Amino acid sequence: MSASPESLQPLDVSLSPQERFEEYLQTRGLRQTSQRKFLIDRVFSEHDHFDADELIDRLPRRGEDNYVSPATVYRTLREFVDAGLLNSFQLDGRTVFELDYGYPQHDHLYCTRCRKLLEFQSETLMQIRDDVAADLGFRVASHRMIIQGVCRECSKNRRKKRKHDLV
Amino acid sequence: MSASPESLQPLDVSLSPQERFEEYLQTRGLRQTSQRKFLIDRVFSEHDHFDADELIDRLPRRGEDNYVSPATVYRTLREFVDAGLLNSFQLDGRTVFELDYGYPQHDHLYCTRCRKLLEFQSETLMQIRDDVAADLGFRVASHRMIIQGVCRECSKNRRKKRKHDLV
DNA sequence: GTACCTGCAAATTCTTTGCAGTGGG
DNA sequence: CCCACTGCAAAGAATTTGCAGGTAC
Repeated sequence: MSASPESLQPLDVSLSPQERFEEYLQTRGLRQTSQRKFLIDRVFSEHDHFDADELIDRLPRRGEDNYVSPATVYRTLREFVDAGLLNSFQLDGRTVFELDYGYPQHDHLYCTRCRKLLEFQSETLMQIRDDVAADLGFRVASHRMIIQGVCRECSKNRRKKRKHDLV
Repeated sequence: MSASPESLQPLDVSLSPQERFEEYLQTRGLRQTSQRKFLIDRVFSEHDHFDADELIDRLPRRGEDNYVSPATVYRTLREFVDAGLLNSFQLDGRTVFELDYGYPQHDHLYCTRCRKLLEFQSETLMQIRDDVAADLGFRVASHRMIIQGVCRECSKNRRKKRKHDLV
């Protein structure tokens, strides 16, 4: 019913994210630019959750090769979401992105101590979702569930001194 | 398992929200001010979801009786959440508040067409939540589930002209 | 060549904060 | 009377937008 984060494996997909995005651009008369190519490579080479700021921080600085301006990063992240490559959701007031294309549907546990996001999958959850929606005559497009609390590691280290005292 | 919004009835609580808040203030050495009294009355007289902006819009304007400045509204809403009177969550990038004290735990369906929030309750959902958390050694504090889609009314009116074309 | 794209800076939106004056207990 | 509270305006944080010049196609 539920799965540990390690078991969240990529799905088989016929097109790479890059190819999928090319297709998306072409069908809309948009262009393949060096910035878009660079960003899609970057984003799909790391499999973690991130927000716009974190991504920008890890990108080349102004003046360096492959610099992409913040405005373009924001614009491009939005396109990735439109294209179905990324998912985004709000957490703690920030917009968190995660890989969507090539990854199975899942939900999250959020540790309010270390701010880590764990993932889980549950068939039963989908079933409840659909039952509730059917009851109310609601047509489901998607859902988002986040369980908040404290992860195993943070529970263990409760009384120890922590390097990163985030909350 | 699930319930229509109409069936979400207030719980029996020994103290009124006002009394509960007084208690909260007293135990912390904080003060009962006219602004706080006015706001708690206002907020608990309407049982709907709202954000800070919407609330401010419905409040008396500068110069009128019972005017409360935006800064104070923001400060006070935060106190209400701390006091357990209100809940808040992020939706579409805005912070939505809802009554918590005196209301049962529930989750939401969000119509992306008319932006209405419906509520539902599910024991099974709580069970899944706890099972998943137990599996991962995660200590649950709370959770938030939002099902997104299109409500019954908006589905019916799909092709008709709508007065408020919000999306 | 055309129109889409990018970088830059300025504008927006939402929310928080510093400060001086007010008022609750 | 003290110190929390409020209103005001300014500051912040996160994102979006207008515009002039660059560049896919």
